[in-house]
Amino acid sequence: MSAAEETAGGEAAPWGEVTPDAARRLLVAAVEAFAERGYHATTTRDIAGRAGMSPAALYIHYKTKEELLHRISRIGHEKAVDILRTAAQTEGTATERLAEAVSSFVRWHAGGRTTARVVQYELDSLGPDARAEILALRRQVDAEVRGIIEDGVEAGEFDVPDVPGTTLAVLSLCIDVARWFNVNGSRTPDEVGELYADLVLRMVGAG
Amino acid sequence: MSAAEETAGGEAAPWGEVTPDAARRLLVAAVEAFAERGYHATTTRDIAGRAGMSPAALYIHYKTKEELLHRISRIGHEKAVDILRTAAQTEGTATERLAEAVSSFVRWHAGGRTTARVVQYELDSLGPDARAEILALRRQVDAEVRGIIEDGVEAGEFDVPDVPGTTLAVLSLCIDVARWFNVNGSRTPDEVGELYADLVLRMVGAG
DNA sequence: GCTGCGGGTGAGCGAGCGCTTAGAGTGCCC
DNA sequence: GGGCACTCTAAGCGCTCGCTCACCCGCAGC
Repeated sequence: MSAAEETAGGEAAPWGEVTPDAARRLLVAAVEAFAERGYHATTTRDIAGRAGMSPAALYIHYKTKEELLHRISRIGHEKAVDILRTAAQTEGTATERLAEAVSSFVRWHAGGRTTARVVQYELDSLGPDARAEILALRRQVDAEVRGIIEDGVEAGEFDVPDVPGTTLAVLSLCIDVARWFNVNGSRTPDEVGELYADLVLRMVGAG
Repeated sequence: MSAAEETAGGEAAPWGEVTPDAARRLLVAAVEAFAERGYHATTTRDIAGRAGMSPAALYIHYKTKEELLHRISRIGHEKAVDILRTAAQTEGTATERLAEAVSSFVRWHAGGRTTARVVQYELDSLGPDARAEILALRRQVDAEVRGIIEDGVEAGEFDVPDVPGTTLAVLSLCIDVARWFNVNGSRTPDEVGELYADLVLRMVGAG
């Protein structure tokens, strides 16, 4: 819903909407710390230290440590929905749209692995209310991918016996990239995106 | 209770090798607690309580909380290697062996989701030495699957442009089952195993 | 120059953590 | 029956956690 401030490289700074500056620095520090050590193993002192502030400064901008995780998770999931929705709504065949959805979603998980890790693996650390809100966003993610696959089946482009199961598998494959992707490894996010788009097209039996 | 280990259902009690009885009860309690809340969010008091013992009893059988995780992780990884090695060494075409490897590996992740979660997602909570040991087992897991895929390519059964990348994707798909399974209660481990075996055969271009 | 105010700090609170210690209960060999 | 080894507990140590509080600083309005 916000104006596009997107750069070409793109995914390094999706936190532009967070103000004021100190609140953003704390949030970025929290993302790094949560991704490295996990939510429960991260201390508020560590977060504040990474942001160059005292532990008490955190509580001027956020009520609790959990609110930080909630904010990160919501912004991240909104970005994920945005990526898939954009791909789903472009012009082209279902095959082209699915390839674009998978490759851009994978690029996001690989390139922004720090953020993606927190978004995908720290859901259980949220309280019930926050978790329910995030789960609603996840259902939107699922619906976008399922929509493309259904389009492909209707158009006769895909051969998919089990649409919900295949949707689950496609998303699972993309999400797990955040777990194993290594910045120092031999593959770039672009290469993984391309490989995965090809594998997914095979999974749906696209010609 | 005696040493009657493996039941027909099989995956509920792979902890028969852990003795004495109290040590096994503590370990099973730790698996449940780690899977539910994560390693860092689990307290030694919680583990001991689930096993019906006092907090101090834990330290008679294990030196530290981390040793519990280490033991769980090693036994779980050994089981994973065992499952894949068994599938890889059966008689049959590469297609049959890959299908068997994927379906049994997925069945283990889905049915023993509690254990699999700890094994797959708490690796970073281990210290450097323990992590190094576990990573060696993971390389064996990778090698088993890659071996089957290479066999299939050589035999002309598979069409795989990128063997290491496809191996990674196949394992990633199976492992991520531990994250999402039972959130959607409508599938049995057997059904997911069958679905995934089919999807993987499509990924490798099997006939 | 004084005041009000939003963003910041140093010190520290109560709680809960991983882990230890002193000692009790139980079975076994002599 | 006495000594010993093993298992387990009640109590609690030292520490670090998330979070709070009393106070400070730079700056805009008057």
